[in-house]
Amino acid sequence: MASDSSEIVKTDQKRSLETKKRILDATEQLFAQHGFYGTSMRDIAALSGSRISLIYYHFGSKDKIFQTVVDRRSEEHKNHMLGSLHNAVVLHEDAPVPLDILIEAYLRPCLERHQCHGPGWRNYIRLLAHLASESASSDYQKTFFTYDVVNKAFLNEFKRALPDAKDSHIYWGFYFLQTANINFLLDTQILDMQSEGQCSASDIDITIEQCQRFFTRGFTAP
Amino acid sequence: MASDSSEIVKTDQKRSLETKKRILDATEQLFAQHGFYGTSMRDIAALSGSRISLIYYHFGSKDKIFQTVVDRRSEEHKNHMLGSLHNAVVLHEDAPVPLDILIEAYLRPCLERHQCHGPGWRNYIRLLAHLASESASSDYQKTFFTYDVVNKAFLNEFKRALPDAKDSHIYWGFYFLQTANINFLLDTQILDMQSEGQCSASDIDITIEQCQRFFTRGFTAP
DNA sequence: GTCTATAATGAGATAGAC
DNA sequence: GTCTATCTCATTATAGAC
Repeated sequence: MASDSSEIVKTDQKRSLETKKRILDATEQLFAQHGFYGTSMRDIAALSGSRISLIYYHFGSKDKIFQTVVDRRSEEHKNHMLGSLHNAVVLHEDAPVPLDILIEAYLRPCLERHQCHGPGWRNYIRLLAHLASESASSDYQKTFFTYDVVNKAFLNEFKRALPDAKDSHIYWGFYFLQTANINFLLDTQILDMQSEGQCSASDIDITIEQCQRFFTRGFTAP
Repeated sequence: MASDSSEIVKTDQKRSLETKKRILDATEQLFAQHGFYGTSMRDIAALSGSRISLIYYHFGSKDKIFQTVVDRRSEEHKNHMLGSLHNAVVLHEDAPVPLDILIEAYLRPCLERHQCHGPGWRNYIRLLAHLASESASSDYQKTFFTYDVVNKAFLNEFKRALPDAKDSHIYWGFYFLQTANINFLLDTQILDMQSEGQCSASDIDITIEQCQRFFTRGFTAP
């Protein structure tokens, strides 16, 4: 009897987890495509193949499911980026990391998660980029603060790589790098359209190469 | 009689125009702050001090009022940017315009409209920047194509300024400049926060100076 | 041109059966 | 944990009086 009951619980828990995952995946996709206000609980229910009441049972409210979607992958992505930086640092035995390596260490984890880890990650990264583009007055932006530690770590390495540069120049340079990165992750197609197909930010290696070429020069400007 | 009637018409037309302007201003502000889906006709009616039915009378639907808001200022802003470029060109007597002048000619009209021409223009520019950040799949992005001619004209001047550079490098460089500009106009505060107040994109002259320093170097990268 | 009133639908959220 | 049914309120949009 005890084992029966516990097995039923296990099955239910498993089913529950699968349901929650389906709901979160659908929410993630819809928020990435249409934003918070452009997505209704009915849309989520339809895409996830469940009922509205079930979503409320599992998550409580629209705000909470949004938070859950954002929080679900943040630790992994954060650690991925910190790991990327760490690898570059240990590879250079604690000497300052060259600028082009630093730029790649910053961009590659984002671009790869965006393009190579399936639709779930792609939607999550696009959602993050969307949040980063909101003005500071938005309530959502506090969500973005999770990645503060990542940016601080990279800023620190940029300072080590450029010991003679003014701090302000490093802040501006890193800011320019981030604005480009955010735009990559939003899939805006600005570059593709203006170059009439000659250039595209959809090839990761080319994108990183162009950033290295352009931004190492910018960072070393007097 | 005839003059009476025509004066009444005039008065009504004037009142109508004022009402329309009040409604458009309110819509512009709300769309810039909360986006299309985050803004309701009720919000617009409340902020403009009119009735919902009046908005429908003047504009027909939410989609149409959005279009009207976007179209209202586009010609003027477009001509302002083209004029800025034209001034730089004639000032150099049709010789290639130096890179830093070109960068300023691109940024200054946007930044000034954003900061110095009142809340209406500020909201409009923020709205544009928001549209530019939407992914290409969005229906709204076609609105942004109005400014294609501006970008083409600037790209052309960049090519003249850098006769030895590959076309692809020019496209990438101009793209990087645009991603920075878009982020300025969105008021994201990323730079202010990461630099802990040491740097800010809210000072136009400093912003242009930093862009000139950084991007002229980037553009001339081999 | 502007108002009141209301239709028609969609939204977020909950109750209670199974 | 999942379902049906429903509540309450906000939403877009229209009809008709003045």
